[in-house]
Amino acid sequence: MENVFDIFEARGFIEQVSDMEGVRNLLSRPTTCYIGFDPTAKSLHVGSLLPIMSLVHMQMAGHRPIAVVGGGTGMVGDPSGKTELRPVMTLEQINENAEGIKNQLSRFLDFSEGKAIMVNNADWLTRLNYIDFLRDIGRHFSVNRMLAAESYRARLETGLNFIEFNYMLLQAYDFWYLFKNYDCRLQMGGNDQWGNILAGADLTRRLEGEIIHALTFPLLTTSSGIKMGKTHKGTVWLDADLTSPYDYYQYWINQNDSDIPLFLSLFTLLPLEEVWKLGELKDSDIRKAKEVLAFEATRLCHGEKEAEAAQRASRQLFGQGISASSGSAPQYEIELSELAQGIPAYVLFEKCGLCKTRGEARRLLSQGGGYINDQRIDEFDQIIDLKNLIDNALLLRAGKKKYMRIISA
RNA sequence: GGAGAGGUUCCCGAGUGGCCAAAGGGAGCAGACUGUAAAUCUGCCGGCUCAGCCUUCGGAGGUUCAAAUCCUCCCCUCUCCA
Repeated sequence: MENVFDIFEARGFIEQVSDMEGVRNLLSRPTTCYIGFDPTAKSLHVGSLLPIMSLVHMQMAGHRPIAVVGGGTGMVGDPSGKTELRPVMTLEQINENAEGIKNQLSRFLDFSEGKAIMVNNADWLTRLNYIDFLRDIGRHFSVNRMLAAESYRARLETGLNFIEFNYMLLQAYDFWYLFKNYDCRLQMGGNDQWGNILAGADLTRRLEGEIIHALTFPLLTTSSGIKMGKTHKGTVWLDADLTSPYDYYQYWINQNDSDIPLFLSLFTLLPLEEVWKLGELKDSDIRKAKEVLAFEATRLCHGEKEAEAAQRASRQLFGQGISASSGSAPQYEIELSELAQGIPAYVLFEKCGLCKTRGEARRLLSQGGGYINDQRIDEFDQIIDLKNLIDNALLLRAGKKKYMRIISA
């Protein structure tokens, strides 16, 4: 079987590695690796997709991935790459989030028969005794070295308190703990985790005299320099209740041209030859590649059926046959009686969620960004009533891409 | 503990008694152009029952006809000293 390391390299997963040959060698036999996920929300989002995909590749290559939910570290808060102290979460929140994340990862990884493992670091971190920890673990850390770490640099300017400064020790302890208990010899993570991962490898070397490894992924930003996974609607979640499969599909199809080849390689499992072929497409043909990306990404996250439905809806809405009866555009139900009375357009836009406030709806419509059944709405307070219904439904559109199907009930 | 600096609308950052819903930039939204792309140009960008009204400038009080701007107390952050 091909070495996953080569797959990672070819597909663009690697930013830094502690020891190229060492890691390649390690991965030539079944091994155990881990990635930590912060329980900051009850769902993971697109920003965590790269690590998730790396675990998927690991598992396919016969390695054993460990997903660590940071229930313990979440109580401390990682300062890496952040400019400000993160709000402290309650234990309940963290546990609830950890549960959600667990479920989500199960969609990507097979946790049966120990083929992948999920653990919560709260299980061991919360049991630590302060004095013991200082004596056994703390002694191995050089503050001088920690201060030099890139991950603390930004915070040194704005301020860093002790609990955050400790984060590195805890994550290092995790790595050592997983090495001890699961023979885990590789930790992966975003490049902002580099320092934390190395700290764990270092600790393990001092404690056990064993060399274990670090591998980091590039921190993705879109070509326009914005963090992955954020849009006008906020975060793009992996949870279908938070971000519908349709919106998820649209998120991918709207990516910049220049990001498509890389994204195909990172976020789909298509063979590289196919990725390259799609990456060759130029100009408007790139849309084909975008469709593949969107479909594959949606399929991985939400399953084949949902992906097909999302694709169908997308094609319908953006293809020729736009009609109020079309497929799975987001829907909003309205009382027949309410509609019968007539409702000003801007009120309806706000009501159905297409706009956050009436003021926003008013603005949108005044600027000519609102459509009903594909006809531009000229007056923001144009009355919408039963006569606008086509087959008992009507289709609103905000701007070019956001649709809402209103059905009367 | 002492001495300074500072907390402004999503973010950065101006403003230091009325002309301030608050400059400028970024992000975001819309329109034009396109390919459901990028870049560019134009407009918008606190809320509402929208030519008017309401709520914002760390928090609570106070001075004033009038405060983001002045005073008092409190909370928080940074820098230097201990």
